[in-house]
Amino acid sequence: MKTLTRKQEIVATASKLFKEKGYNAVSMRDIAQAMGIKAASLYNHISGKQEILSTLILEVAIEFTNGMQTVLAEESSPVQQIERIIEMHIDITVNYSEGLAALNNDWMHLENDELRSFIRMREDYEENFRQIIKRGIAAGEIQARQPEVILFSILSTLRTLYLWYQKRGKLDVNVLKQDMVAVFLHGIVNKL
Amino acid sequence: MKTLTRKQEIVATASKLFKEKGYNAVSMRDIAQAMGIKAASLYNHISGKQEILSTLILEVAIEFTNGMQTVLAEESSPVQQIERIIEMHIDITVNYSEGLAALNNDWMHLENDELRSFIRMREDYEENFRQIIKRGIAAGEIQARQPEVILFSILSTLRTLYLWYQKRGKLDVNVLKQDMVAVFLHGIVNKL
DNA sequence: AAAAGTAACTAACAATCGTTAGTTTTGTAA
DNA sequence: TTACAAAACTAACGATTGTTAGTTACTTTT
Repeated sequence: MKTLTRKQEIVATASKLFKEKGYNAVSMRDIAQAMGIKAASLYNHISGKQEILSTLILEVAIEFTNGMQTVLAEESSPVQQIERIIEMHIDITVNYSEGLAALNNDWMHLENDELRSFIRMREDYEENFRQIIKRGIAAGEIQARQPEVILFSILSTLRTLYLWYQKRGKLDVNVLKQDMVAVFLHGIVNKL
Repeated sequence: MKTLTRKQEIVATASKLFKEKGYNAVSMRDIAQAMGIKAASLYNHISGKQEILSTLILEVAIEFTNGMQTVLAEESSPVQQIERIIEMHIDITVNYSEGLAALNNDWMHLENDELRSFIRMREDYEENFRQIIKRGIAAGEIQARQPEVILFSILSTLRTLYLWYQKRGKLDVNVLKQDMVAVFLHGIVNKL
């Protein structure tokens, strides 16, 4: 276990508070108190509240972007790629569950370049996913429904997984991956 | 079109702002300005910012609770009930898209009785849904996976539908219902 | 015409916000 | 032991927050 820098400790502490109450409802004094220091002391390690948020969000966003590139580079079939994306999402969720809350709920409080950069990464990610689905439909591997509905169903489930994973935390990660892939690929109805 | 009371206008205006920036990032002065009046004037119609939030959220929460009761009362098969729940969710999303943002993202800023009451309604709703799934599995209608995974997959998709519905708003509601039911019941993979 | 009610206004409040300046303590290296 | 840097502290700033008090203008009811 690598020892964290003080900045990393601040970001980690803040992310837990952001997850519970949201970026705007957490004050610098709240963050400082959770670390047992005063608010002004935080500024020895970070430039401001904004930096905490952007560090947190962009770290996770880059993780997703890299994950998608890895999956695309494998050049397997569309259905296999979707399987891999689901598994990747679950892995990232387990490792970055606090950051995911900020990424989902507080990204709009980013500013300027960081906001633009985040939106860009998100759009690219969705577009890559959409293309995989469209290739699957064109190849006859995937049912010919609205690609947008398929994309949205899978993605919104994966994006809010962080809310459930710890609440029902007893679920084994591999069972989760297995069942979630099965639900989306084959549905829930028992075939005769 | 029924004419709105002034309080309803305030809640409607606020809900649009809450959707974009979140409860805590919207000030009473923001809400007032959006209505072309001063912040203090809002207090002629509402008791405070909290009342705006709780009015907004509880209205939609009751809608869901009633919808679930209607579906349960029909006593159709578990799979048919799940179909109906998906359709109900889509209908509510179309009619209350701003309120849904607050319900999903800002419910934790409710206080006291209203917070407790909301959590209770949400737990009951999830438990009812979970029981339907379990009955479906017991009856052999639904595949024997972790009920929690099935519940979560469907519910998180439905809960974040409000984010997508207007962005890709060109989608017909009936096509949406049809494709979304198909995705969850039968999956996305083409069977041979 | 008088009275009551509705809904806006101005002005200000105490509290809290993110942040800065300047100072003191703490730990490490020479 | 001295010197230096890291990281904490106190105190305060200007801005903004939700809210209250008191007042004014317009409309409806008596």
